[in-house]
Amino acid sequence: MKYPYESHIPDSYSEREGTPMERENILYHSFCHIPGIGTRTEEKLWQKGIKDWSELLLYSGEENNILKVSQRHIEEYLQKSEEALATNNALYFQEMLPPSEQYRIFPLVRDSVCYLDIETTGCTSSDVITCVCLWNGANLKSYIRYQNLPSLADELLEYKAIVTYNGRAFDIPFMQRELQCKAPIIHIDLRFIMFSLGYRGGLKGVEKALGIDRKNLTGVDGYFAVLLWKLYEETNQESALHTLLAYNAEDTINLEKILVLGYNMKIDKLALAEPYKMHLSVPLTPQPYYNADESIIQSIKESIEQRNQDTGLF
DNA sequence: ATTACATAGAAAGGTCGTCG
DNA sequence: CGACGACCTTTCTATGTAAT
Repeated sequence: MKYPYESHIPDSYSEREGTPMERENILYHSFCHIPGIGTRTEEKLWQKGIKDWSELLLYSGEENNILKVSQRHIEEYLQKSEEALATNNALYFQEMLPPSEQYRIFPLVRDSVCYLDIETTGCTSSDVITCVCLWNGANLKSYIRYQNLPSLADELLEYKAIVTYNGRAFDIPFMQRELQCKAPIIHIDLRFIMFSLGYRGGLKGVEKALGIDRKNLTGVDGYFAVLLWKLYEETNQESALHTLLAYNAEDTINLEKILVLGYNMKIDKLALAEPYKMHLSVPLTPQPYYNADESIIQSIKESIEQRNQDTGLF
């Protein structure tokens, strides 16, 4: 079995009758966004059977040796939380939650999220963006340098949130520098979620560990993307551009799958009672949007190998 | 090279229970 | 009551990592 959750049928929000939708949200069972409560205290509370905000408020009035903050304090922050949840204010929770727990806002923004990945000419600040891919779970769009790249800035504003891999440090600074992009402030960076689950080795390492197969694009990486763009600029071969776009699209589409798998794994690890740990459904893989050219991939692989030999490893 | 963040460990500050 | 350790959270530092 490739994906651990592929066969899992999730509880849908509508399956439970008579319960307001927000009560089904993991955030309603979260406490570590309250100042003075960290993930350890939250875990203890769950182990004690305190499983949601209303129960925490009651418990904070009782004699206890878990909470170090007053009931007044809990009440104040729970009131703010109730308001934020009722208005779908994901930003509030993003700011209050410790970074490694920010995946909990995903259900709040999933209806308007875009997965984003950029390719550039390199990693320094003098390098430029070559192409960007946006995937929203249903449609995919590529933005290409010298073509439609500038329109990205406006089109991004249609989304509540973005999802990236290491975007906080890489994609976003590039876009701000080059496109004066006002990206949505709600940003789920998968790198830290997957890191906290023990997944290392970058996006490719995560994909490999999760059994996500890249088929003919196996072995193609970010440096490869630099060379593909260079080849396209020098020769104007459409097939080189399309190979780059295929790689960029593959990365971007995989972000959604990784977020859902990561979300489910994080939820599984919580000390919260089982009925409140609701999984999300794993998205299906769409048909490929671009053709990757085998012969181009092969010849670039050979030239990389040649260069490695020339520079003499060891 | 650049950038932002995680982690770990240390130190500070708070609170609780326990003991004399 | 005060003193103490245990425990937690927060803050600070440094070191590491991942993106192309």
